[in-house]
Amino acid sequence: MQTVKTLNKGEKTRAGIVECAGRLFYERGYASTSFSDIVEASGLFRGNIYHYFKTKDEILRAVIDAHLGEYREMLAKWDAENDDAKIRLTAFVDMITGRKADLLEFGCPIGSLNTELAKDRRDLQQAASALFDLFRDWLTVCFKQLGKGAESESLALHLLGRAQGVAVISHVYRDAKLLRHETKTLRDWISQL
Amino acid sequence: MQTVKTLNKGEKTRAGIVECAGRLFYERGYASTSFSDIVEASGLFRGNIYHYFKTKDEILRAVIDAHLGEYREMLAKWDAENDDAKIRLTAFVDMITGRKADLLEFGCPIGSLNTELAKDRRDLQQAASALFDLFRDWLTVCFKQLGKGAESESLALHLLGRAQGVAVISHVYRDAKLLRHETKTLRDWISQL
DNA sequence: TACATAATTGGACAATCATCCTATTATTAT
DNA sequence: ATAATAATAGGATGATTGTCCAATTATGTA
Repeated sequence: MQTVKTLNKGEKTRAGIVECAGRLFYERGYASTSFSDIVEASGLFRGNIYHYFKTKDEILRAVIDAHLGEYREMLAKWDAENDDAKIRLTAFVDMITGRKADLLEFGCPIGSLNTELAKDRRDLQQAASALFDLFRDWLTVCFKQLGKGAESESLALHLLGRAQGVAVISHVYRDAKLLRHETKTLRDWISQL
Repeated sequence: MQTVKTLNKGEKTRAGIVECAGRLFYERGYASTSFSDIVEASGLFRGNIYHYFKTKDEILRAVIDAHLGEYREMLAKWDAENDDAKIRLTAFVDMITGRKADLLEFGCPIGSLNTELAKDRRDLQQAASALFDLFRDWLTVCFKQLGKGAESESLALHLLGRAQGVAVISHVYRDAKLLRHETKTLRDWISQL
């Protein structure tokens, strides 16, 4: 049963809106991205977009869902590729260096979104925090596999926080060397667990 | 020569605007705070505010300057109170737990501002990054005093990043226990330097 | 006290915002 | 092929945005 790529016209348009809006939200922030920005960037008409989404908030929710799907797929791939938990944790850190350019210019796509929404859109932030949950739970499993038992979730949140710190500080200073140095520190921390 | 508290009427109004706007920018974010919000919260008239500041951006710059002054004062006090660099580093971490309530609800006042501005207001972010510079330089002196030599700035940025990570993750989950646990980890890291 | 400057008042401004509406045209299932 | 539904087109809406301005009142100095 091959349902993939059986997108009819409407579904393709919808996916295009989500992708387009997702990029804008990441690069400019949610509040600073206007509906007109999405209209312009997508090449569609206002009415057409409103046929798929009743509000701008609804677009963001679709964007979050799409990212959830992508990240789930990525984590599943990492799980399939490596049994060793330490190597899987290293893959997590390698993701940071792998997305270096975007991280330096726009910050962490998950962290910056949550930080923005937590200020005055707590309803939306709740949806966005699912992205953090996804990584937290996956990291927890890794630490459990390393025999960390009850403190596994705590370690997962610690690593998540460390990654956020690296992202924020590298982003603020737009400093690639700093990002490389800090990720090396993270890899060292993992290797001596 | 006691110039403190020799604020005439206009200077008091100006300071009131800065304080009011600063609180709003922190609690709601810069983009999400409208000029009307500042008008309403300050109890002044639009025109009066524009008598002191030509643009909303200019208000933010004044807010940043005010914060720079406050933090400089705080760091000078820490320097005066303790010769031991380790104790001074601990004071830095204690600041996090001391501002727990605000950190959990609104995030780090420096980090969240920089993160927001870095997206699409790089001109303003450059001004806001001076707040990071202030702490980075002060921390660097602490590490130098601990004999860390050339890697002192690197360690300062590391600690700054760790603090940001703690702030982001605690803010996202609004988890006081997590904040306490992570700051303890930071204190342990300092004590075994 | 008188005069110059500073501060306040309160409304007006065009631009942009998210959202909604009615036609018209494509697509899909029968 | 046809009827029902989905998708597209494009303008209109009122609310909110940041900024500006002229008139009035208060303040500080000579």
